[in-house]
Amino acid sequence: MSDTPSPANAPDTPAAANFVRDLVRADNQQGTFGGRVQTRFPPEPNGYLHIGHAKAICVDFGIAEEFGGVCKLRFDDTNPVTEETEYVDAIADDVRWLGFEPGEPLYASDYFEQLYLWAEHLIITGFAYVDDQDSDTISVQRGGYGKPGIESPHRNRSVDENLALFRRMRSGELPDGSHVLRAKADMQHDNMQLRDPIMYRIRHEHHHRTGDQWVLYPTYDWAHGQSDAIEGVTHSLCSLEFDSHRALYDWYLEHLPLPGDQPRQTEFARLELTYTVTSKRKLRQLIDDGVVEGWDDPRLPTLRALRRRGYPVSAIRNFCEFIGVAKTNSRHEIELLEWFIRNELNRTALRRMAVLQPIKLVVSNWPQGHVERIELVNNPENPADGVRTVEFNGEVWIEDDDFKAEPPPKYFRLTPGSEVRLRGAFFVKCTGFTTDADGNVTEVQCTYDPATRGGNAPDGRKVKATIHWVSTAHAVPVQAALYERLFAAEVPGERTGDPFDDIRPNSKVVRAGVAEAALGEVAPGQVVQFERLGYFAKDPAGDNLFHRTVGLKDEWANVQKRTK
RNA sequence: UCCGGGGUCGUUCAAUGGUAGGACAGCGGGUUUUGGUCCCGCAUAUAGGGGUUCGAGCCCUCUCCCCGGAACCA
Repeated sequence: MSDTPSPANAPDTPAAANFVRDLVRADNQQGTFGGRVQTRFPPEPNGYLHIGHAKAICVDFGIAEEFGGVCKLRFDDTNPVTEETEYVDAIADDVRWLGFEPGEPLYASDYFEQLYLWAEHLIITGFAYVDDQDSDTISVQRGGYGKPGIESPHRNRSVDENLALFRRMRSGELPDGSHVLRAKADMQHDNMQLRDPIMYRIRHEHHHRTGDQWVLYPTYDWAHGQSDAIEGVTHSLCSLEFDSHRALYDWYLEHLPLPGDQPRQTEFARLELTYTVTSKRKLRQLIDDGVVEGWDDPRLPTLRALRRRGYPVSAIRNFCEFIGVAKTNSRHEIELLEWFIRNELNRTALRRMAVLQPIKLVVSNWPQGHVERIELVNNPENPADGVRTVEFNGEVWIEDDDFKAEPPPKYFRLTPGSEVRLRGAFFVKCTGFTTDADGNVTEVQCTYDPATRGGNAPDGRKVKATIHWVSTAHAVPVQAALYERLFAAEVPGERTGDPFDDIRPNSKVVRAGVAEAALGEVAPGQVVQFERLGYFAKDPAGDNLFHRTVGLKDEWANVQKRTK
């Protein structure tokens, strides 16, 4: 472990064993990179970061931090048609939100000139050539799995001819798709990546940073390892699908006069979650189709959405540390993430009472006009959070769910004749109820026991339920956005191939409710617990809109499920 | 079809030739002024065959299954 002080948001979960950590430690012991550790987080600026990136960020930055090295944010901006500046700032902002310092971002596009020079070097040393066949032809010549490729008729152009053509490619006089630069590797290789891969393509496109300076753009494979080498990266950590690219990563590096040590690529499994999609394309489609309201819609797994929804950074980081790093393709249950969220919020969130589906409860024997001031603890898990006062005047809103005229089995709450505790106030006993023309309960009548003030009976009698309430005379309005999972299937799209077939209708429901007066003091972005309902984050834009971060564990729901 | 990477409780991560363990989920119980939290307990796993070894989840071998790979995407 590093002996630098932990940042405020550092996980408190003990560092678990994982193979990347072991590998870096072994490198340090053997002096592979002179004890140096440098990693990078290399997103393409073509979308917002999501929970899957959070894991990558935690691994990339975390490993560097742990071994006293550095991790830099580098934008892999080699494809001008998909990338936008809009995302650059947002990505750096999200990294910072996670509690890591990305520093001044780096860009692969800053290395275009060096890359170009190295490409000429490969041409001169006989390891690259210009091909002017079309992409279909090249594709066919590549062969297939178990079938060797055949060499391009242009594979053995002279160095001079290659150089001249390559310079014309750069000059802009040649049209898109007419020529490519290819590595001269091995058309018979079992690994298709080594069958003379494309290094450069011509694109007359405006680049978000280099503008119209280039028409020649490097491919990912040609840019990535070289960028790592230029920056002095030692451990290039990436996801599993690049496994078969590693041979090419190494091939390029071995054929170049590098300024320092040759970086090494190591692959690990990306984070997948049940009931969630993380592909940028699908996320974008959800937005474009209007299924959700934007990149920060709390139903999305984007970091912007999770932030708005009230997910604490520390919980996200604890989760990422806890799940570890492995090479197994896996999909974690979203319940585990939610457990980390609750675990954190249970310790930190202040308790408040809010009623989201109000029905009126009237205490018939309450002294006319009398108001009791009742003290409630802000957080039973943290006495330092102190107390607050709520007022009680014998007429309150209670949750529709907390009264049943005909109780199901094991129902502990209010029913005709039953006695419950109004949190912090009194025991009340149900004496009757009123319904409207459709049979819906509109009002519940009770009597209270004055001896139970504060919620304890001097005679020692117990109640089986405590319910929350809001004084009708002191209520403030609250809007609560309740979110269910966006998808109804653990693996969206598994059934039909299209995740959109598994979209759950009504994944967002907004309720207009009431809350105790103290809710008005909650700051934008702050998360509080609505007692017995869940954790809710006040929308950053203010007003009185709250997003449900996550519900409380609901044993009653399990009971109902079991008795069904 | 060829190459590569994987396969341990329901899920996921450990165990690095020496008692298969944790967490979440589930189930049961206790505490409780949140059917929350907390506490205690229960059940469930080394894909299969052969081999090496005193001893194998781990090493060898064969088989099976899953994932990735033939963009001028990353």
